[in-house]
Amino acid sequence: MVTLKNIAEELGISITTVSKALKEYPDVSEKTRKLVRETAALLNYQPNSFAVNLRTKESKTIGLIIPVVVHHFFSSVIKGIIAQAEKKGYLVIILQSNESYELEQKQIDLLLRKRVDGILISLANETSDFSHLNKVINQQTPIVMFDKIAKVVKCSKVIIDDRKAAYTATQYLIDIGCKKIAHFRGPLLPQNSIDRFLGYKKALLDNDLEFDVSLVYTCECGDASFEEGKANAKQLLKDHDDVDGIFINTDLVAIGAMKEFNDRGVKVPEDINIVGFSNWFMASVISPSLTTINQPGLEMGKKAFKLLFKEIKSRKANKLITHKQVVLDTDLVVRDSTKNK
Amino acid sequence: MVTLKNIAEELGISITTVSKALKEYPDVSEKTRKLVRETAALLNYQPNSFAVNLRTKESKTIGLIIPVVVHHFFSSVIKGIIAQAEKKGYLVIILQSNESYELEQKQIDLLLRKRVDGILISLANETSDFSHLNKVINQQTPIVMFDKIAKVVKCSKVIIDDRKAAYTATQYLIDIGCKKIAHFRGPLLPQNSIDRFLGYKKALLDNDLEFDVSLVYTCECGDASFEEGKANAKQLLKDHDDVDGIFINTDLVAIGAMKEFNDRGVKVPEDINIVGFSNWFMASVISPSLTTINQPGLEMGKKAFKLLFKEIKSRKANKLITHKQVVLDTDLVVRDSTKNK
DNA sequence: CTGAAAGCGCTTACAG
DNA sequence: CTGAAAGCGCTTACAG
Repeated sequence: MVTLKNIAEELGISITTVSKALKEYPDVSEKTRKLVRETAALLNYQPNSFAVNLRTKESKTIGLIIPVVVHHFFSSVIKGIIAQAEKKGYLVIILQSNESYELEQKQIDLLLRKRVDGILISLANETSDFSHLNKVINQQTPIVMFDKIAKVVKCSKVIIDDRKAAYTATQYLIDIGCKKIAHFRGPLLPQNSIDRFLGYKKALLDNDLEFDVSLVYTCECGDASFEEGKANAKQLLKDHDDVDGIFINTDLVAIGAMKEFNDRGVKVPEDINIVGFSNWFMASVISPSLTTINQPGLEMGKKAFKLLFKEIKSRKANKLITHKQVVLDTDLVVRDSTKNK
Repeated sequence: MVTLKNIAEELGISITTVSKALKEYPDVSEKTRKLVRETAALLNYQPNSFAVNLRTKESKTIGLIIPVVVHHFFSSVIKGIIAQAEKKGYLVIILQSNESYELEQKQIDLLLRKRVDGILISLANETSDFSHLNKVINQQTPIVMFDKIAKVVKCSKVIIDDRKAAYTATQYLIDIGCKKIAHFRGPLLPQNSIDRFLGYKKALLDNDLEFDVSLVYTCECGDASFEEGKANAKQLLKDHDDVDGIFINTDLVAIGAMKEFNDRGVKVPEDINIVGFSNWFMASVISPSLTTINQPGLEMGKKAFKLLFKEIKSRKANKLITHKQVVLDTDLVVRDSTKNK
């Protein structure tokens, strides 16, 4: 591998001058600069990033911890993050927490030991203790949370207004004439499951509809799956066969539920109206296509990186870091799984 | 940040001894070793990875270049790679080529400049020149290709037998009674599009069915999309309304085609039998569910990392690197988009 | 405009 | 068993 030393020896000048010439320092003569550049190109010189990292104490690399990779929404976020990072000359190390708190902790430690310039994270469903995140903050590594966040942790966040979106979805079911609306919520812990549930509840109450806890189905298994949708739908038919609308926490679960209804001769939307959440690509291609809340994954990824980038810059300049919370817009996409009565 | 120097000063011993004690060198007294370890723990010492990288000339980081992230098969591969890498203490930098040759080249350079320990890559559809890959090989950085490979490049590869899988799919259509079978192939360049096409053709010929070029629809747009499936299906109905079976290069395209047929009152499987390729999750939940070839993404990712890991080890030990080509098994998953006549 | 020197924080061959 | 020293390949404050 070619080093500065090689170029210096080749030209009979000092390493210092070579370094300065390549970095466009003003105090190098045009002649020397040109000579150095030509020689560097000739020898195909590439700066040793390990040495640069050690000197500059930065690696132009960030870490990303995400609960699941094979997932329409999250993979869209990943795409947004790496696209934006590349623009700014940053690389992204990706880690999957598998919705496990233990793994998430280990991965945070791993990234800190790697001395990444910053961390982006969406929390595992299991995570209810945040000391690992506070550790990151205490040692001044910039961190931005997105989608699945912890409200009490003091850092920048990019989210959607889950409560409002859920309210919109539920209100829509009411507007088209549903009288008894169930809710399949996600696992207990994550903030967005809670918020979506609260939005659902509030819409009912604001419309003088009874809120009945037995109409709320919680995900026992910890992850929102197709199977869970089927199981919940089956149980719902047993418990309440007069339900005429369901607001479901995630498209995948909604698709499972629709499958179960279809298998049992329950018609969507004629017998039951269904609204999902996230607008997975799949939602537009199944039959009936799924009415859902569009959640802007790509945009969320881009925004999260932008915030992180600003904090990295601020920290480098020893400026005060101010935390921001960005709320992205969602919208209701009406398709064929719902129908005005 | 705590350094070896801090620990040494704290204990009044040399940096050398501290380093050796922490690295379990045998020539350090048990007493010193213990003392050093305790102090390191107390001060929460973390080795500076930048310095370690510079000294050891390795970063325990690999690069991954993938055409698309938001994609069921590729995201499964990513999951397999990062899971396996984590087990061996490696981190993964992920880059998306967007099916662009130009980007792919830049990203290879980026990774080489970063001095990653190895590279995993699945080629962009556009890529037909391989000098960037040979550059990697020439400078002795281990590289393993998976799924979308270049046969002529000398390195390890993990693939499926696309030709055989396509043959199986086509033979199955013939077996259930199809007389006129079309093929929606992918873009022109990638090896697996070519191989799937060849498998289709061979199955026809082996069964004494006529091979008709006009029954093969090529993807003009460069990426295999839902829209492409719709467009091809539309064109097919115009050109050949007597086709009774289609073997389609990718599930997503197949789903687009099914949508178009459904919209136009053409029944699947009654009027046309359809076999897809890849076994996206979506294939199992749409109606009718899609008969397809299962392509083991997770396993492919794991295997690709394992091969790369071996080469990294070999290279470090200055051993000869032998390239391997691993062919993973595929199987036909029969669902409701096909039916025995 | 040029360069000697210090230093980033490690690892390791070598001397004692 | 311990430690001084060299060196990985850069960057940059400082002297001339």
